[in-house]
Amino acid sequence: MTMETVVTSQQDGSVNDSLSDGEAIQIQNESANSPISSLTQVSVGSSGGVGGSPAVTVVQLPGGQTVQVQGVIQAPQPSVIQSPQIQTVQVAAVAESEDGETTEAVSDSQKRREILSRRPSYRKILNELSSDTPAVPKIEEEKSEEEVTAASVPTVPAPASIYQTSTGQYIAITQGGAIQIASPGGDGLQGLQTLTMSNSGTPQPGATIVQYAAQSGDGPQQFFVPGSQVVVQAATGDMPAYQIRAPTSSLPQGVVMAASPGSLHSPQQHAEEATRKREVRLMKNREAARECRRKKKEEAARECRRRRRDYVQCLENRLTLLELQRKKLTDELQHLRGVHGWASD
DNA sequence: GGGAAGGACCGTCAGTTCCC
DNA sequence: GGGAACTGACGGTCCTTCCC
Repeated sequence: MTMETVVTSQQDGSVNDSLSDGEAIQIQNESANSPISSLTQVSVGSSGGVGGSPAVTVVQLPGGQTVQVQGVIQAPQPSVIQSPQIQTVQVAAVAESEDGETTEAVSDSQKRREILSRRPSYRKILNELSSDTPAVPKIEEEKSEEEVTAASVPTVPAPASIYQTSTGQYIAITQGGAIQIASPGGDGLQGLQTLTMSNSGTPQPGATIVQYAAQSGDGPQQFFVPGSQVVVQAATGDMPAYQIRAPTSSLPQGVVMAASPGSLHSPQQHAEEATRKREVRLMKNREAARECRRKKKEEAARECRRRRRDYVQCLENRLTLLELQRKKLTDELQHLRGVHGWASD
């Protein structure tokens, strides 16, 4: 007398990889006195994978029970098991997206400015500034943390950002919040002006009034600060007042620095204007690239999490299916033992 | 310790897409 | 049609790890 259980499925236990929609798995028990003593048929329906994602197979078991089965072996794609480095990135991304916290974003721009100030290109501009104006500190080469801490009582705060006004002036905003303005001269930068904020320390929503001591004959000026998008305007008089504020709707992004065409007279000014426009374009493209990479990274992290979820779900489904099979076989064995009087081991 | 290798990040350019 | 935004590609820099 023979007993055979035929399970039509893939060797690795996955079902949807081997069966197409509409196919069936038969768990068939044969015995001599009852050729088909029990026939368990499970129907297979596929939800269909889209875009290479693994299809989920719904297996209907007798008694109305349904089991979702997903192939463990999926289409060629990066492994679910990641290197520790990538997992670290994932965890960070999860914390960012799931918590919805903005604290990282708040400190991000500050950090970015600090990092930017260490970059050679920015350092070069600043050092150019400082070559003719000793009041502007040179940005030193990278120091160790101990050195930075030891020298962290600066008499002049290190600039965090440098911008160029619509009239070609350089404006450096130090990390302490002070603003310094220098005009480019024929042989370098001239006329450094240090601004102090009248309401520094107690930032108010809206505007920050900035005054600088040096006399200036220039008319109203504007300059554009990326990220926070700050506008500074000079008032007339002996003590011009600069205002730092958020851009208004009447001052759309991208035109803040635009000088009126009528103010351009010489080819040199045209060249300066072209340079300025190029700087603005590069700056915007820089920001766009940064944003693009951030989105791409976020998307990759999301996809990674999704794959991990799918993989765990797939394993759970397989476990359910195998447990059901085991239970059925155990019941079958008990039944046969009872019928034939076999002793259990 | 120091050089090589590899990865992460960035800025820039150029091409494409989107929108007015 | 033209400007703005987006994105892939490329090269550079910095950092870490590994090997000698």
